[in-house]
Amino acid sequence: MTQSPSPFQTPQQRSHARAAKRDAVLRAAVQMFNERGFHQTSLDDVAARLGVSKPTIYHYLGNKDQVLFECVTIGLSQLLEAAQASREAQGSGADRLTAFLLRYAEINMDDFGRCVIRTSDEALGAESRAQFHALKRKIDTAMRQLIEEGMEDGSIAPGNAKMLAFTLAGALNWPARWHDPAGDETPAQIARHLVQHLAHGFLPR
Amino acid sequence: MTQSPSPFQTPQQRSHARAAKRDAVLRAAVQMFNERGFHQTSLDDVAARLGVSKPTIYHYLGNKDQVLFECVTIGLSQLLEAAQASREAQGSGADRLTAFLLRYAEINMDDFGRCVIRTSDEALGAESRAQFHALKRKIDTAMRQLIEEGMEDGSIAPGNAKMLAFTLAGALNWPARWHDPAGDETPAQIARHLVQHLAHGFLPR
DNA sequence: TATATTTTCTACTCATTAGTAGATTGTCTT
DNA sequence: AAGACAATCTACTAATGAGTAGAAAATATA
Repeated sequence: MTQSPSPFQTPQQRSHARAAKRDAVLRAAVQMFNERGFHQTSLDDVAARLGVSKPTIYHYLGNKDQVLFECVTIGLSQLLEAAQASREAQGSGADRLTAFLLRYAEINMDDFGRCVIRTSDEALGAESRAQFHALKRKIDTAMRQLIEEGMEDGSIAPGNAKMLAFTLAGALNWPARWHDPAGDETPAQIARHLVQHLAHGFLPR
Repeated sequence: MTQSPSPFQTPQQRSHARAAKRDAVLRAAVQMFNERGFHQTSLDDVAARLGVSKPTIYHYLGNKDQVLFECVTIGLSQLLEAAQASREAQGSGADRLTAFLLRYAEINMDDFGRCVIRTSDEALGAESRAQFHALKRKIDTAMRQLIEEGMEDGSIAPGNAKMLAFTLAGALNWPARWHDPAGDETPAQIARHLVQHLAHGFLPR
């Protein structure tokens, strides 16, 4: 697989290495934000974890706001991708919604997804916040469309799609706050439980 | 009702006035924390909104951590009271759980309840955080007990009480993030919608 | 080989804000 | 009336942490 290990890099290798370093910064940052909170994490802290100095971070990213914004954007892209996939999938509305919800819940227990949920708008600067909102709205819209399609084909109980979307999103966002990645339940198991309860309700059938 | 309007206050009146001022500080603080976020709100800001200076706040409360801690404690007490009331109420487990959930959701759309949800542990100092956790655990325990009682009397579908509690709490906490007090839907209406969906699930019956 | 570019560092600046010192004024208590 | 106490102010201190200037080393290009 590996070529002759020349110390001289091709332009592709160099730009790849650069991207990898940028990613490493974001990965380290998002983990620390999730652990200790955005405001409790200085860029000096992040740099220290990577064994570099703060200006190195500024070499790859413009400022702290941008670091956070990139992190949430990665998380939101994952969610959007999942929404897209479910919109295009086969099956009844309920089936497609369920598949989406499972994936949605799992992403919210992952590094970048957790950051999306734990980040409140006020932490971001004005422009970042606007884009953050726009992306979140897209995901909400996609979820509502899945719900409405399910209501139309009769696989989802008729009702208020907007309120149902908030109910589902809230329940599936919450693990970002309480789930311990080191715990014994896997994200997939938790996701199944939550979706199960949301699908069937707590009243006996 | 009002006595002769003497400018001289009784000791009761004085300590009452003091408590009222302390409450006013907390009320102003919690609203600003909810609007702009804890870290984006300085005690100078809070003082300015009240038309006083920062040392006045320190005259009533020890430090910023304590201000936040008092705010979340008020919210958590309201939740705890609601839990207590439902534990002692009449009716099936499902009825009592439903009543609790409605109240729980409404509190989370109120000033202090919103603050409870929006406050992440990392914002609090070590001791405050421990007490914060302890109180939240109490509420979680109460919710699980209601669920288990309902499962025992058959009014709630059998299943994993812990996961159900997380599902319910998540869905009902979330409005603290999106609900606009100036919007047209009242908290009571929203609460009813959410609980409706949680009780029945999204699959048709 | 000379020059430009990239990566990284050390050592700053500067703004914000939590928290305090100490004075001031008014109000009780004795 | 004298001394204590409460409430509030102005004017500080001190720490934190975002962001930058400018040098140094390595690497690439001409």
